[in-house]
Amino acid sequence: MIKTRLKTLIDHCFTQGVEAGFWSVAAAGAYSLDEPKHAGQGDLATNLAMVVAGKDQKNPRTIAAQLVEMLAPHTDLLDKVEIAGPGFVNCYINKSVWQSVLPEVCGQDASFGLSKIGQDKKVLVEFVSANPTGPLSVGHGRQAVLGDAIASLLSATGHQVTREYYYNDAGRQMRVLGESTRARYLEALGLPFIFPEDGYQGQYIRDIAQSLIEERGDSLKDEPDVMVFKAKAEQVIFADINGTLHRLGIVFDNYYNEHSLYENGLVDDVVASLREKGLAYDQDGAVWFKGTECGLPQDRVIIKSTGEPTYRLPDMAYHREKFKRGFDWMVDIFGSDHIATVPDVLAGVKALGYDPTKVTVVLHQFVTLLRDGQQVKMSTRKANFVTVDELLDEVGADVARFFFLMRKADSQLEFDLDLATKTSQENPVYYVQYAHARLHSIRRQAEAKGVILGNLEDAPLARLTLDDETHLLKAMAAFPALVEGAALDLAPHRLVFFLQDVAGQFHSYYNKHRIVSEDAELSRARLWLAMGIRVVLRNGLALIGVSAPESM
RNA sequence: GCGCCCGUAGCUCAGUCGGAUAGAGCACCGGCCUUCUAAGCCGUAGGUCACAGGUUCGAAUCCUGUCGGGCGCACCA
Repeated sequence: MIKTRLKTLIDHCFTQGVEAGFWSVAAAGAYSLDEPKHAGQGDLATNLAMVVAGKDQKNPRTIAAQLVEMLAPHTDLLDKVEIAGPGFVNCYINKSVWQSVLPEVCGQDASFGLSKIGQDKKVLVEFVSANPTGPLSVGHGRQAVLGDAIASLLSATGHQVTREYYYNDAGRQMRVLGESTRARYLEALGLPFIFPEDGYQGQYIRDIAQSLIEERGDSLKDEPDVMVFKAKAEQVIFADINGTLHRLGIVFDNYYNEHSLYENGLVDDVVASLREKGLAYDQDGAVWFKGTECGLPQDRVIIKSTGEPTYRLPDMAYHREKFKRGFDWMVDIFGSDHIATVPDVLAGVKALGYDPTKVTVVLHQFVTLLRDGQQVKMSTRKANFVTVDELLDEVGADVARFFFLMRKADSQLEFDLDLATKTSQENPVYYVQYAHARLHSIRRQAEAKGVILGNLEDAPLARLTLDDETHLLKAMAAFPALVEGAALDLAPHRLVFFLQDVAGQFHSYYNKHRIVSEDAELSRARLWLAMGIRVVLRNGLALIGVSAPESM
């Protein structure tokens, strides 16, 4: 907020400099204003002089001097402006300006950090999208939390967000699921059975078979149609998945069934459209998509010689429906094993006449589970995987969500169960939550001692003069821009790091300085500061879906 | 062989548009509870940013190559 204020002023000075003939317009938009890494380099620094000097072949320090002269009169905002190093212009913001952040933070309260930069753009966030063949694994868990946090961030920044789960209950996988269930059913009845070669081996299939026996006895032992088994398994597993998502605090707005694309003729329609454009052809009894015409290295089969479509075709149809449903931006969250499918689908979207740049794919790397220092191998088919439910039993939703968001999507995530299950001080989740609880406690204590917050308007905020206090005020001021950046870049991990940083600053401040003291005026000022930090921590935690306890 | 991701402290990882002296947590070692929550704080130590070139005022960041790890490369999804 303050940064944008200063940036506007610098932009103004830049234009002024152009008009005065100091430099050309070449550097417009190329320079930046940043927080310096080291103390003694001001609150904010711009590289304008070096960028201008580079473009115009001039001496950066001369440019910097001209800029300083233009900035210096603005004493309402700036205390001091100086030239440093190779030509940085370091700006020292007036302390009263930082103090003025607090009324905004506390005044806006729960809405502090929200913005409208999304301009009500309709965004579809597709995530999880696991077919109902088994419980959600830890990898799905990461994706679920990542997608949900991204959706929250987009909502917070003024986008109209739809959370969607895409699934297919009609394919080969589901048939195998039905056959696996039937085999377990027969097995449990002591009858001869053939377990499918690539069947699902988890205990949950046995449980489903058992409940079928309880409901229907052995009446299905000669049932020729696998559908009964499939339907039962699907129903149970979907309920299980939804239960898991619910425990994680995730609610989808919509479930999109791949099968509906076939029923409505939308898949056939895609083939027809592609043929019309000369981008589909027949060969070897299959229908091919002319990928080579669309920037792909090779053509791809979209309908097999058996008449069944490959995954590419319904994916194209699905994405076309997303466009037709009027979304301005489509965010797909996929595991990195889907890398290969992305270019195909995007090429398809383009071939169908839609703008593929409106689709952003977030690929997240795998989750490695560590237990007792050993990697846990995971596979849905073989039964030795850890489910999200098991994880939640051990660590709870707050820890799971926080841990899943601690890494950027691009990085592989090592989930150390031994660490996460310990509810001890090593756990960063508690560190942040503890700061929030502490702030509440302080307020309670203050009330008990008769220290009244009073009106924000006449709070003696000018008493907040310590460097530690200014740092905290700066962090608060940075929050809205951080949320915007994290949202637009689809990078919720930045929020997690920010929260740890703010919590750390507060813990440190708390240990060094008394908030409630004999000085009633100072106590009031510091109490307002504490309330501001509380607002930021609570709002930040809310965005990543982690609770902000009032006591621990 | 080809494509994508990763390689930063002992370990796990941040580092946004290329900025100044490289950041945190954990682990290790040493301190701090009679006062607002010790699930906390303070301090010490820890680095050839995988390697080699290139681009420029300036590179962990951009480009090329090499090495190492992961994931893909079906008429599976």
